[in-house]
Parts: sequence; structure tokens; C-alpha cells
Amino acid sequence: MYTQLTAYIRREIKVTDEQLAQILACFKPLLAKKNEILVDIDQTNQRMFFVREGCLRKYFTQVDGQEATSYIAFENMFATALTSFIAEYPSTECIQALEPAKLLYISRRDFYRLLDNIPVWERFYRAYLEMAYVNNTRRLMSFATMDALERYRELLHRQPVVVQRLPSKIVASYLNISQETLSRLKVKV
Amino acid sequence: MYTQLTAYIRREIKVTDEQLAQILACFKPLLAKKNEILVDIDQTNQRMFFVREGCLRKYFTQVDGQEATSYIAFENMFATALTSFIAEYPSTECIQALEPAKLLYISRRDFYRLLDNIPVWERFYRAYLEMAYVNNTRRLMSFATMDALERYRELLHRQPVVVQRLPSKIVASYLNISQETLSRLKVKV
DNA sequence: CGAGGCCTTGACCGCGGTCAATGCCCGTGG
DNA sequence: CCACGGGCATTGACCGCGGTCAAGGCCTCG
Repeated sequence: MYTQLTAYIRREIKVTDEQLAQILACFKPLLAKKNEILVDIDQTNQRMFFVREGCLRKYFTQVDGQEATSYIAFENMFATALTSFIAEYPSTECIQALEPAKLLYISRRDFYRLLDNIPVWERFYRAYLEMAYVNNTRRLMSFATMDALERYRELLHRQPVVVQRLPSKIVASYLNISQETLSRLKVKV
Repeated sequence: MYTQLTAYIRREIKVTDEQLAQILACFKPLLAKKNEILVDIDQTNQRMFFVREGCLRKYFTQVDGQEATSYIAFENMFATALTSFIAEYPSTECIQALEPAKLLYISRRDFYRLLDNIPVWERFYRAYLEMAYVNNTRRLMSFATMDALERYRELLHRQPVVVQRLPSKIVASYLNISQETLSRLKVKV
């Protein structure tokens, strides 16, 4: 149950067995059905998810009702509505299972308790924040500098699994283009 | 010289006078001329800047030579080429003084030494990263959901000082629109 | 006083969005 | 088992936002 998460943590930080046990004890298992919403808009009590199997996406809904996918987590990745997790504000983002998923989650409360009790956990969080920031920045730059075709090609190159594993509808919303445009891009390779 | 920075730090974290002295000792003064480049592309040895007076912008250049401004720091704000600072990679972003500026800076080396020596500095960094992430996310959402006019209006509302204090050229590149388009937006209020 | 940068305005056009029609796949119930 | 319905993907027609190019006016600074 915890082998994947243990490997992940040990890759990031040095912890004693005792600390590790304390950390793992905070993570509870959770099964999600396909399309199940795990974090809904305006929800406050946040959780951070670790994907053991399946996949999650983070997205927000636009004024016209369209959904913009901003992050996709496959096996051995974390997913959170981070801005809400940080500020304890009602979330503007949702998290949804795109496939039946086996998850582990930690509550915000337990997460912050770990920050207080296990100094090195602060370092773990730092690594997570840094990664989230870098990803976000890359995304921002890709929107500023690339057109739809270039973004699609970059996605094929950087995360081919997204295109292979998920329906076009989701891929389009991840690239922030319409489904029709994505369909037209595909024929251009 | 250090009163502004001291106030900033004390607002973020609880430090003893001794710790504070240790922190401040890492910050060196620096004067920048208007348009001076403080961090150039491909530069590796990074610094983090605190603005005492004047203003800095972070930007990157696109393939066609156009510049996209991604962050603007006024008095009492920090500015870094954070992705490069984090990963110690050559920077893809530049930092430039938009006005004559009085700065304090800390080298990456000293910054990381503080992380090791002063536990609470980790918390300071965390707060900085969280803020950077949240700002980035807001920016990302604004590009995904708003058109040029809406983004301009939001900027007028959230950071009127940007529009008031900086040339249109910079404002346009901050909104990621052409100078001509910004000029046309202004007449629509 | 001249030169160069910045801002504005006009003409034009292309990327990508919307709407609509059609085809395809799949789960569900008769 | 097949028939039907609904969601997803594709394709075409159309169009509007915002980019590019170019010209002209204005301000600043040497």
C-alpha cells in the first residue's frame, strides 16, 4: 500500500524510519470512481493526493462553462488544489479522477502538523512547491510564446502519455484550445 | 539601509535579533541604473533582489525578439529569476531595472546557507515560494479565461501603479499584448 | 535643433473559436 | 442479440480578436 509513496519520499528527503512511520500514518487510502470529483469549487477543507494508480486532473471552469485543465497527475505523482491548500481559501479549482484511481491523501491539518513536528518535512514541501512553480512557469511561457500547434507538439514530446491515455476533450482543455482545433492539429502531425 | 528589509522579514517570520543580524549580513547593497540588466540570459550564478527604491522587471525574450514581462517588483518587493535560482540552471529570464534603483541582494550561496543554518529561514522561503506560485497561477488563469480588455481592466484594478508608473510598452508586454492593441484598449476605458 | 523612441491610428489578415452537421463508438435496455 | 441514444471526434463554414506593417505626431535628450 505504501511502497510507492515511501519510495517517493525517500527520493526527496532523508528521514529516519521513525519519522517515515509518522509521515505515512497521516496518509489515508481512498478509492475514486471514474469522473468522481474529489475537490469541488468553494470547498475549503483541503487534501493533498498521491496517485498509486489511475489519474487525476486539476481544472477550473470558465465563465462560459468551459473547463480548463491545468494539471494532470498519473501514477506516483501528487495532486492538490494548491492555492486553496496554501491560503485555506475556498477553492477555485476542482480535482477529478479521470480513471478509476487508488489514492492516498493527507489532510491539510496533518500536513501542517508534520511541518511543525518534522523539520525535514519543510524541505519536502519546499521541493514540492519549487516543482509546482517551475511547472507553472513553463506553462505560462508556453502560452505566451507558442501557438496551438507548437504547444501540441511540445506536449507530444514532453508528456506523450497525456495524448495517448486521455480523451481528446481533456487534451484540448489542457492545451487550452477547443476540441475542434485539436482535431485539426492532429492531421498536421 | 536595512529598515525596509527588516520590516519585511519581521512581517513574515519570528527571528531573534541575532538571527536577524545573520540574515541582514548576507544582503549587500547595489545601485542599478535605468535599463540596467541585472540578470542576463544564460547566467548561472543567481541573486535574489530586494527593492528599496525604484523598480525591477523580470522578462524573457521570444523567438521573434519580442519581450514578455512576467513580473514587476516595486519598493519593498523581492525579485528573482526563480526557476534558475531553484535549479541552478542557466537562466531563461532576465531581470532589468526599469528605473534607477536602490537594491539589496543576496547570493544563491548565502541564501542556501541561511536555509541550513537558520531553520526559520526555510519558512521564509516557503512563504516566498507560495506567493510566487499563487501569483503565477493567477496569471495563468487570467490568460486562459480573459481577453485583452478584461486583463487590462483587471490590471487597472489590481495594480494600477503598473499602468500609472511604467511606459505603455512595458504594460503591453506585461499583459502579453502588442503595444498597438493596448493603445486601442485605452480608449475603451 | 535634429534624431530616435514612444504612442496612436488605420488597413489588413490569419489563428483559432463557435456553430452545425455527420460519423463513430459504446453502454444500456427491450 | 440487436436497436437505440448519448457522448466524443471530425469536418466545414464563418467570423472576430488581436497581431503585423506602415505612417504620422509628439516628447525627450543629446
